[in-house]
Amino acid sequence: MEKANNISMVSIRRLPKYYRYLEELMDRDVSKISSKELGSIMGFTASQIRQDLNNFGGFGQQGYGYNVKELHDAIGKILGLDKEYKVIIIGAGNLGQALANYNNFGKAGFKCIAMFDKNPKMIGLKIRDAEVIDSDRLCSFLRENHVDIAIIATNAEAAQEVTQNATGCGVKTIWNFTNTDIEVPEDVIVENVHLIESLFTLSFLMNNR
Amino acid sequence: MEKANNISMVSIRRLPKYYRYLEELMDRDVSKISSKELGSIMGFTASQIRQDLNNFGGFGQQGYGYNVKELHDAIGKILGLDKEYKVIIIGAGNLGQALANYNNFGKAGFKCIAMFDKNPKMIGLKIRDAEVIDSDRLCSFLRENHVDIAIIATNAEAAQEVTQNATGCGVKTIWNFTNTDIEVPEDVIVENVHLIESLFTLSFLMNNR
DNA sequence: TAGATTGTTAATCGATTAACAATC
DNA sequence: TAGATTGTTAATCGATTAACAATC
Repeated sequence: MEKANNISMVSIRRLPKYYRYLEELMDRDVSKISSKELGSIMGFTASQIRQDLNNFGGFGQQGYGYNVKELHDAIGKILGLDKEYKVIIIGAGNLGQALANYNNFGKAGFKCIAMFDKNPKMIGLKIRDAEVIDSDRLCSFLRENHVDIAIIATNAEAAQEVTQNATGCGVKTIWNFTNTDIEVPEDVIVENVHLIESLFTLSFLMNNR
Repeated sequence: MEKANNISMVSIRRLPKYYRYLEELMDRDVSKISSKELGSIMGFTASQIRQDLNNFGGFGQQGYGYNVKELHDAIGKILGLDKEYKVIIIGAGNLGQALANYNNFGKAGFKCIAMFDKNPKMIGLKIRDAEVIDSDRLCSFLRENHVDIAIIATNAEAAQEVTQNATGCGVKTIWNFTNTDIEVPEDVIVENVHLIESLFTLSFLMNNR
């Protein structure tokens, strides 16, 4: 994936959606599909699908279309879903616990190995394979365990501080669920899930129907 | 907001972010700000900010900039945040419960008044003001109570069925947290939060750093 | 008034769609 | 081979940035 650098983010963000629809086609035992058919299912133009896929390689065959399983697996590999990842969750409140419990992430290879919270009442609580550990021990944990992704699920006020702790002790990838933007060193990747922005967008749309 | 129809979605989706940053400025007692300053804080160009805001009205004053509180309140109104909304959550699993517990939504005026689940063990459970009700009673509940938004937090398999139940009984606005796209009548608005797509995008980015 | 900054038009850039030669 | 559909180039569309007259 050396050439991945000049691929647009809009195109990258569509990849998981392709992956999801291809999975569904596999479940329905569909073995081949054309860009036209896939487009009509997903609501894209055939042209866009071919452009998107050709950012990552030539997966199709002229006159035939795309082999569903082959394309699915190729996209999975491009997304890095052929590997396993160790994940920690910082903030063991309702949302943190829900994420730890959410089976789909584990099935996709993202394993939560620990949670962190500063609330003494929480410490020791176990959710699936992950135990809640005192936030003070975050750094020592990171030194002793390989961690691929840190999920920030604290309140907005604590977000920047825990982010600094985590990145300072080696975390390079963050999935941010707090209602704020966090500042990170430039070699750290952040993906934001700003639920409140999604809700407010919905609110706008329902008021301007 | 009669003219809201031809405003681009990318611009609409930035509104909640403006609102968030303006709130922060208010908290820091900043009373005025120029598009240039706001841009440097938010990582936008001044030009884009002025273009975005002028989609919705002329909120600024030449030679001065924007009054923070005025602009904040105006955007809040545009987003519909000056009203209260009654919300139900369908699916009272971990995620549904976490959303019901999530204080920020309530503070912004989105009140969860009931949850629905088909698991008998869940029924009667109370989270804040919302009780878990048998899914079979969804339609009768909707007939007897005004509901603005239904959050779908079931598993992907149940998503389409509960969506049909909800829209069939009058729901016009859906916030979809399931790992699938749902089909709705064309007068129904859906906002998707596809967590797995966000995670897979992050996975791609960390593998193509 | 002079300086600052908006609102808005024009220019540029990027993303999507259309077209078509290549080829299975 | 003929038909179908890709990969890719060209054309269009939309979003962002730049520029500047209007004006507080």
